[in-house]
Amino acid sequence: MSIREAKKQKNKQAIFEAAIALFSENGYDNTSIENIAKTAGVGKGTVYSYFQTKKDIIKGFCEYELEKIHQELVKNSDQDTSVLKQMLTIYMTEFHHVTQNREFGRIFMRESVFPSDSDIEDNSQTDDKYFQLLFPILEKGQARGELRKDIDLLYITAHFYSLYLVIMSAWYTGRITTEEVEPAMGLLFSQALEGLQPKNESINENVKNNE
Amino acid sequence: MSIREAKKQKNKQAIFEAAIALFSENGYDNTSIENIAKTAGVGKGTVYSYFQTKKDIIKGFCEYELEKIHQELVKNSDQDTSVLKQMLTIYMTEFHHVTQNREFGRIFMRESVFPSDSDIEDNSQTDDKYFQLLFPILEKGQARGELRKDIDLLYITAHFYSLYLVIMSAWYTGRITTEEVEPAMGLLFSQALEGLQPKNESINENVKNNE
DNA sequence: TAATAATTTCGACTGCAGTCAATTTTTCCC
DNA sequence: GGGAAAAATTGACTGCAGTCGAAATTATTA
Repeated sequence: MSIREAKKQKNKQAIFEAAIALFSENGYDNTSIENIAKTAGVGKGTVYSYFQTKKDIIKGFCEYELEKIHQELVKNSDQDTSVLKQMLTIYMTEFHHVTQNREFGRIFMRESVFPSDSDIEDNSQTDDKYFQLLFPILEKGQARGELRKDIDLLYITAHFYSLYLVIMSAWYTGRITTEEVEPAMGLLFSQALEGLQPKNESINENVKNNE
Repeated sequence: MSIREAKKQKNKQAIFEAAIALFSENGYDNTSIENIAKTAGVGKGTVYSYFQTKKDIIKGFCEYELEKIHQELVKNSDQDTSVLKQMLTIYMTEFHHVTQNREFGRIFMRESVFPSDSDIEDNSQTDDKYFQLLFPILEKGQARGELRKDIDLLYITAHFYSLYLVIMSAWYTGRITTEEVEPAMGLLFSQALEGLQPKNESINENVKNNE
């Protein structure tokens, strides 16, 4: 590695660490970029050569953390449990990490769920990692007959993710407490699987359509 | 009305109109509070006596617009159509208004879905208006046998709202285009009604459990 | 090695969100 | 009406995010 690259690596790391430490210590709003720069031992402009905005520092950190979680989950997932349980595990793990730092999570979610037009960059990479985690689980679920085969996996993902979002929103808005998150998520997930309409509603057609 | 109240009313209105006009004209970021104050014919401090932050101006505007839409919808709703169609109408109407000003909608959604801890004020009022709109529809749906009676209306609401959120997110992140919104929402809504698991999965138990 | 080119670092500078103490306007009461 | 209390208005001020051109560092070439 050239001197240049080594320095860049080191600088970025130093900025990251300084930023996370200061944010955790004093909160996002009470930490200035100049603070971060000084702590990291660089100039203010240098911070901006590594991160486009203040929010991007947190975004970068959260993406990194998320990646770690996902890798853990891929390794430790019990592929033979029900889809319901596996999905609950995944999203509760994510939630648990968010609770570790409510403020980081909020900024990250705001930016990734409703990004500015300017930073609609390449989500595809993050998306891919996500699908890499979920698709195998859902495919096996389909194979086991737990999930309908006529719904695209993308859509099934959307259903679970949407309920995760609404729960997170309920938590951030104070409509539910931390303890209520898991039972509420479990209930919503199972309702999504069962459907909102009565089951006997379309038994007749259904029985005909299936062998 | 006293002179004082009249002035307050007039000032607030003037600030609102100036703000919305300038935001629409030049965008949120390119409009300063001093701009707004000057256009409205008041001092900068006065703006802050009516709105706590710059975002609050847009938030107030969106809440007002939303209220109008909801009143319209309550009046014009066809209570005898299917729940699916009515929900689609409601959320597509909301979406349509968001598309009128993408930037306002983004700020509003960011703030209302993932609010700062400081402005978790009284959501209950806005919530109430929402439920006033949705509950009658869902109750009739239950009565007609379109919706399960064993799920709390709050949860049913959560299901539809969550899918609305995920669609909005997909739109803001550029994963789907404006034209794709309606079909995608329709599909997700009907899947939520039918359930993600195969229908014949639990017919036997189900038939037993119902008379 | 020396001279030049490419890249990175830097902090002074700009512009704006939000604050606050001083001032003006309105209300209240005699 | 007049004078005091209450409420609203104001703009100078503070602090910080983000910019930018100049200076320093590293790479390249001869």
